[in-house]
Amino acid sequence: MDSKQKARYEAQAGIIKALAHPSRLFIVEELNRQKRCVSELTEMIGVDTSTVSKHLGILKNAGLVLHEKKGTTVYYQLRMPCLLDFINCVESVMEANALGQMETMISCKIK
Amino acid sequence: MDSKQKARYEAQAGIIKALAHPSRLFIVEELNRQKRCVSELTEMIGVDTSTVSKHLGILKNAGLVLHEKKGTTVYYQLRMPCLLDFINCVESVMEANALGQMETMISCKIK
DNA sequence: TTCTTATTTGGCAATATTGCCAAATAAGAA
DNA sequence: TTCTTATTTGGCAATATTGCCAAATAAGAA
Repeated sequence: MDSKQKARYEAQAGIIKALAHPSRLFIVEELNRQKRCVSELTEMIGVDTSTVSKHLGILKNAGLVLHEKKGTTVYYQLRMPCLLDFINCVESVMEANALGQMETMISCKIK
Repeated sequence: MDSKQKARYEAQAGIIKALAHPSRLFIVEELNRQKRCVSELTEMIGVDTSTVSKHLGILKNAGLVLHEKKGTTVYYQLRMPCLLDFINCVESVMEANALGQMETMISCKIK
């Protein structure tokens, strides 16, 4: 793997890492529904405001969300709606995993 | 967020975390092209065999790859091809980021 | 059986991520 | 100006991830 390729995979991994957290996935899904400010998201998630702010910072830094300020309130929105197709794919992995486990269980019972 | 929802986001994040590493992204793309054994991937990536084996273990554990043994060699393959659509989405985020930076630069020059 | 080759596992140090608290900043209201 | 409300930043301890080396395991060959 040459260094250009390596840099590309590192950049991709950076973006994916930004998604790889339960609260941030929740934020992405919620922001797909509508714009939300930090305190709204904080209440929904149920962790410290500073923690939510940092999660939003990570998403912003990865280029996944946009923000706009209205008074003291900051509204965030999803930048790339294609992210949801991706989450659907993750869901199908989860389904396939569950099915696989089911099959294993059943074939054990039969034997 | 109730505990069921929370569990779902944690499961999703678990799968995404499995993808969130440069070497593992390379592996996923390469396995989409063809089945590969550990030593082939090791040579392509250029890290210790044990490291590659652990990366494959992480992907296997997340249900992203399947494996079959032939003699002493273990061949891995991609389980969910939809993962590539997802990587395409990540690429479009990267493009959008690059475009955004370009715009910022240009608008600075104009002013 | 022993030898070889492929892979996995255990253990560890180096590094990265997380989530809290406290403090700083920002902007409108009084 | 001070007060309040919303958000971000700094710092830190707890936890998770990474990648190496060494050792273990697995299976065919001699």
